[in-house]
Amino acid sequence: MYYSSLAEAFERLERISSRKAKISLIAQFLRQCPEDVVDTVALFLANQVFPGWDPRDLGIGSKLMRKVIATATGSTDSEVTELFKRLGDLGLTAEELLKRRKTSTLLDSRPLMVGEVRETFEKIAEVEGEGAVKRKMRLMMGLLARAKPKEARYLVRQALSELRTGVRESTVEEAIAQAFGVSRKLVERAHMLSNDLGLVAKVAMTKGEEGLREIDLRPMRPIKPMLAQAARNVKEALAEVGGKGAVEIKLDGARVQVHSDGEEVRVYTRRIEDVTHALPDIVEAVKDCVDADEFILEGEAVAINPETGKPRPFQELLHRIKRKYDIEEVRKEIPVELHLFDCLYVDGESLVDTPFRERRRRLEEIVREREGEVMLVEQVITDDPKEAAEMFHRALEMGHEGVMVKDLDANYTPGVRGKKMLKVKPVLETLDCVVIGGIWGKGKRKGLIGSYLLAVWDENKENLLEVGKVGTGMDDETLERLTKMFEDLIVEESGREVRFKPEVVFEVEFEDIQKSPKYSSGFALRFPRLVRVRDDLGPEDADTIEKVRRIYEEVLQKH
DNA sequence: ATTGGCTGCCC
DNA sequence: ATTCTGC
DNA sequence: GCAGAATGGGCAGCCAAT
Repeated sequence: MYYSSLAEAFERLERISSRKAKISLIAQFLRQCPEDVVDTVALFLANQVFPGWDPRDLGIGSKLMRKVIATATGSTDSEVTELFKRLGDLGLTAEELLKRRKTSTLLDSRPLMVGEVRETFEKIAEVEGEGAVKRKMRLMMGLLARAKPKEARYLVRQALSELRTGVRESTVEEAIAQAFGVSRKLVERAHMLSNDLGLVAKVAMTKGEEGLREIDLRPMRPIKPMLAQAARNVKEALAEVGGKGAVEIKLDGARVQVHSDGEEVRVYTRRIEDVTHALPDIVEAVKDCVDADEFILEGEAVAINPETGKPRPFQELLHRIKRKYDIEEVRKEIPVELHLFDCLYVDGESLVDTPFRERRRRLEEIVREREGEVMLVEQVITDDPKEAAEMFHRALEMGHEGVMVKDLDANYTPGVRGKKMLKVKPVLETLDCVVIGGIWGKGKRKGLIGSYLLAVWDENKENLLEVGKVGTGMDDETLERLTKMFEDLIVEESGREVRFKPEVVFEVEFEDIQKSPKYSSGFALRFPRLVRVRDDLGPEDADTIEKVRRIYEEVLQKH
């Protein structure tokens, strides 16, 4: 199949806004797709380069891509950056520069095939060692050399996983069902269990429902975790799950899935990265403490201070989670505990369709807790909002993030963010920050300032100290208004970055304050969002570093 | 041998 | 992670 | 309410530059 056909489809999808129309277009496209590339095409349409279970990635980000585009089109770095700022999209930038490319540039006129693109992406993902960056660039440039401008737009976007067609996995799932006349539920199920949309498309095409039914859960094949939805408070959360539910402490760690096939234990993260080697403490403990051969368990890996038993800041867990070297040394300083909360598979039996109540029971049955190593997440089953609220407050006092509220009758739905699992977190104080800079946005934020650099005053209110950036919490109208407002305050501009005269104050909400190696205050806000623009305040009224420090100390008490 | 930019992935 | 928006 | 697309901080690893 010609890549140009796919590019054509991408472009149509980009123009259509109706989801139904997108689905039928994709369905039609998949139906006429040759069998040998239908898997690749399905993946590509869903803005993926490799299946969900495949840990490979291209290792090309926006900076490298700019160089690739510059070299491939004979442009300068600043031309590319300038055009990117204006178009808000590196794909469009490549397309535009290719159109302008002098005809004298050497062109390879063989048309690009979808299969070749896939193979080249594989090669890009696999190069490593000295000269790897150059080789990645050369491979990507090879694709662009053969691409027509429109193809270049999508090759670049695909490589960056920024397709911007308004299509992702679940849209493609529906399209697969429609294309091959199979049930949507079966497609969803096959996808969630195989974590391979390409495989699902191919099986649906070649073997139909019968084939899809054969795809099943098995150890060592990690699946996407079920996701929680935010609730405002425990009372609302409890009501959402039908008045009665399981209330569990929400720990600030990394979500892990622990698999065993009877011989080996492996640990996977939420994005299906294999972190077995980084967490030998978990592997050893699980081998000792779980009375089953084959299993898939889920829990939170948390860094604990061995002296106080209190949870440590999330940043410390990051020292452990993807470490490849000096693991034993760091392990002593920052031990990791596993707190289990779900059980998806035990000795040949899949539990994804079993209610949570029963899954928890099975978990309790097979796990022998060992203090400081493997524990079950603390759980209270209640229909009393007061009891739930007590649990919430106790969790906060202990230095945890909040609570999860779970529907006891719910089955396990991988990759779905729904009402079967709700998270409740407290809202911290807000901070009034002076806006001192910004960054031009991309995609749907092209031509707008997409995020704003924030600062607070030092003790003497003389100097402004950076505390982070904010790029969410503003609606489209505010975004427009702010850009217009700040355009008059620009004092300096380089690339996509802008500096403003310090005049405007943002009230910003956040979950936490962390030590920062990057910002001049030495602190940074975690999960900042704009609450409102303080039109009523002048820059001199903004908060000072003392307030930041005070909040940081308060949080620190708990660790 | 060390530093620093970039990338991807934890949240 | 949080948030907003079109369907 | 779902699905998609904007956007946040910080860490380790990798590779290139010094």
